Amino acid sequence: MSEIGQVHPFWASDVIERAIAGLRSNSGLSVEQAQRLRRAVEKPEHYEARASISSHALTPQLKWIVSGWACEVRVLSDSRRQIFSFLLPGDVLLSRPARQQHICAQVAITRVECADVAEALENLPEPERAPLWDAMAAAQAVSQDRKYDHMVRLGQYSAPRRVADLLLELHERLAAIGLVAGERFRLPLTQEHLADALGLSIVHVNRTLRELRAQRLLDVRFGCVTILEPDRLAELTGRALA
Amino acid sequence: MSEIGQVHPFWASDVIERAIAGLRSNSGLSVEQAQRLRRAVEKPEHYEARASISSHALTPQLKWIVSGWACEVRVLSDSRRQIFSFLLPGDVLLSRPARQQHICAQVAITRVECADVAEALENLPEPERAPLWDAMAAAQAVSQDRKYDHMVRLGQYSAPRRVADLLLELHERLAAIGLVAGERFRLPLTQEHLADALGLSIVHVNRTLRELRAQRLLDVRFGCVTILEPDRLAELTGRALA
DNA sequence: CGCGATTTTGAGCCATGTCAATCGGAGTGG
DNA sequence: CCACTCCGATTGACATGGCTCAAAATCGCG
Repeated sequence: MSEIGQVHPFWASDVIERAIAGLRSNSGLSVEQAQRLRRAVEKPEHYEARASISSHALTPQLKWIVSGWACEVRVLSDSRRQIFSFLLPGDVLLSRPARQQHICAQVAITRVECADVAEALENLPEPERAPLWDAMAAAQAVSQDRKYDHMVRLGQYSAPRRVADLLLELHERLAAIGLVAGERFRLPLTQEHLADALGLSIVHVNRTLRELRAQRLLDVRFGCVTILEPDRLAELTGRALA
Repeated sequence: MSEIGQVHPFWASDVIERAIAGLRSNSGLSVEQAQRLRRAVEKPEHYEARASISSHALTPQLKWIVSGWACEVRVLSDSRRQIFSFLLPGDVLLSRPARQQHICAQVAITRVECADVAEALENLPEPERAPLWDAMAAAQAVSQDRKYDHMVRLGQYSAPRRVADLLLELHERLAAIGLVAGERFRLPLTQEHLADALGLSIVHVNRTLRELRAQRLLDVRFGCVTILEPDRLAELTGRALA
């Protein structure tokens, strides 16, 4: 049941369904409205890994990730990076025409499919728009809330807790869209990504992962995370597990 | 020109004008609409220091700080705290009916006057509402953007840079509402507040302040901050000074 | 097979945390 | 006016978590 071969890939044919599931888990989107959305975003945009997603258009952009991973990141002048959040299928990618360009960039981590929702909304009949817009706003609000959690990680937690807590957040989010199989999920991040997100050095992320593995709490290897001891992890992170 | 007696107090009779100035500097609020707002908030609510401001009403709350300081904070189970942001006159205090109660609390640091804008908006004639709402939304957006800066502080900066950068942000915000006199401003925060915001221990905040003072960069004493060397501070923090 | 990217490991250092004590000012009651 | 208390600021001694530098091992890929 937990062979590596059993792990769901992070790209699959039913990605849109997963993204919709993600959206619905955060909002009151009805089945009919989901069906609308399904049709509205039939031709998603594609971005290659490392490509920047935010366009510099003057109008606000509203996109919706259908498959793949992206992140919000700022690159500092000394080339250090801070990753603010990871964006998964079903997440909303909102970019205001930044008053300053440098607040954060949105960058694809894997290949990403996303739908231009602003455009899709325009093509919808008026009464259909509001609920979809609400669903997007709700998804965005959840994403904002997660940033508070991330600030707590950065400001208050030790390295092992930071790493474990972030991985559990990702576990929870991926589970909601059906991308967890047998307490195991794909993690298309390098240790550098984790370091940039968690405010740790790459070397220390590596040691911390080794430590977590040695304690048989979780195992991160081969782009794959296995939750070994949900209970002890919940204790370490103070985070309730599903 | 820089006697302690010359420093503007953080409470004064023209606080509403300052708050409106802060709001106008971030949005296209017209003079007439500002006048509307002025009248709409003539009877502000009062909160004592340490009082919680967010009410647990089921409807979203939209308040607007007229005078005093507040903060967004989360208290962890081990009684550590993370302060997410400081809220100053002219800032918006938005609380959604949190799906989880624990995302963050909004707490007065000094005595705070604030206006219930949601209520005020209802009493306004329709055509007046939209611009005011937009102004509130713009203020909220600026506040969100600052949280990205704060995440960078927490994740990437050394203690001296964290402290200096935060104090410069406050300097900039206070200057915008006329609460800076001669590169000096009132700071109604204890070192514990700074520690909780910056993810440092109280002791280390104290040492860091001493270090910044020894280097004649800035001086924090008696609830009062003096910017001594704007240029070298700009160099340390990578933050442009007004 | 060779090369760049990533992971892993070791050694040593330094920034920051912890613990504990002291100090000073502001209030408060006698 | 003094003694007491409380809270915040300050300092010292010491421990340690996380960083840096450097090198090796491993992986993925052409």
